[in-house]
Amino acid sequence: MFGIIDCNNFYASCERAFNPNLEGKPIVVLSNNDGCVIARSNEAKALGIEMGTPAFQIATYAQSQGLIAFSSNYTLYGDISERVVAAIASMVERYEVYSIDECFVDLSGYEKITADVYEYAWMIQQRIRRWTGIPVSIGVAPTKTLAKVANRRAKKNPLLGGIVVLKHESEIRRALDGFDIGDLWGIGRKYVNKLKALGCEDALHLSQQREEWVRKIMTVQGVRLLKELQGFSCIELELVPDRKKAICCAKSFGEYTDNRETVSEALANYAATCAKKLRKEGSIANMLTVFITTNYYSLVDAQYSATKTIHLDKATNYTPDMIHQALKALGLIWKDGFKFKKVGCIVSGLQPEEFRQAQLFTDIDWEKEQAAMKALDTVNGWYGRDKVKVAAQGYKRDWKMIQERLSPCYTTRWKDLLTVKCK
DNA sequence: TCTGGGGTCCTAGGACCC
DNA sequence: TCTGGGGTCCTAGGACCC
Repeated sequence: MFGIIDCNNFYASCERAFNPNLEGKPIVVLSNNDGCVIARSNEAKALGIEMGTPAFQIATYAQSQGLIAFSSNYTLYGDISERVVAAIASMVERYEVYSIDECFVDLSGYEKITADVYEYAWMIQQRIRRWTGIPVSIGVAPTKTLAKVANRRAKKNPLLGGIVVLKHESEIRRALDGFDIGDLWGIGRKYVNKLKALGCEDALHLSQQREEWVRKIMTVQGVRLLKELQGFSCIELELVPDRKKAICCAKSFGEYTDNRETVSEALANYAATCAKKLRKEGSIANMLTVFITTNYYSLVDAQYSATKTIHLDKATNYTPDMIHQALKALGLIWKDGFKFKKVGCIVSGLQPEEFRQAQLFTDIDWEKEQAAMKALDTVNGWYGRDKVKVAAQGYKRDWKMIQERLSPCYTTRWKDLLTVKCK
């Protein structure tokens, strides 16, 4: 049996866990630059606030509805996520961290502890709540896809206590009957349109289609989905996370800009971040892509966006090289006179650093570079991010994002630790 | 009339996920 | 005025190899 453990309204719940005053109140967490809503408490959902709603559209809700908004605090959410995983790992042997707020678990063998898999799921749920303050929903079923279906039911119906087990064929059938195909794992908007146009209305109906029919519309991934809905597990638990195949760092500017210096400085920082993430993965990149874009929502500004990929002479994760190449790529696509909204850097063609192709004449550089990067990462690890950096990364940060409602880093910064008063 | 068989690598585009 | 960021997988087509 597969279980999927999904944190309820995760970012909103993280904010709440450290600020009990927020209990029962409508809260939302905003995207970078405080742009749009990316998480909502149940109370905020009840106000009709949709995922992705632009922040300015709900600006008056603070006054009229008592809505409280937060800038996103990924340092906090990342740390809480790790704690949730630690709680899970203390209770199951095999698990797969699927996203920042979801974890698949293998629940086979629960019989040794409890008579009933529901009860075991309940124990996991309680422990996570007690250890982290985060409420979770758990769906259990014979396949990952069905576990997702079960989880959705658990979330939809508060009376179920946040846990749904789909074990017998009749239970699965009942769950799929009337289940919107758009809510299935692996079916997005395009497929919903296609399938509905062909008369496929709910998940039960889809699960009864012929394999060839599904393959024609949704290729082989659709066939896997079909099998999973029928109870044949096709998507295994991935216990060891794969090495990343690409790493991307890109952000919108707090204030749109036509200034090349500002854009270059931002890009240098994103390239440096890519290099740092590469080193953390133990990988090197063979290609680097830079893209810039204006604000495509604007009806009045002139629009321009461009992408440039550079194949590197030698695969690397050396920050100065990365920045140098990124700025070179930017130079090839830069155009004056446009108000840019976003710049970004993607490194791809990644390979493990240990399989690096040595250079015939200049290979001595590699060891020097790695030593320098090790020193850089160590110093910054001790004294804080970017304490030591490349000059091109600048210090003005004119391009920084807007985060007006940022909560403290309760668990990762000494001065942000909560003080508890005892009476 | 008839013109082999079996592969790899790369890229762009489309779909999806959280 | 104001609309996020970071990923994965699959397919088709072109270019190339022996």
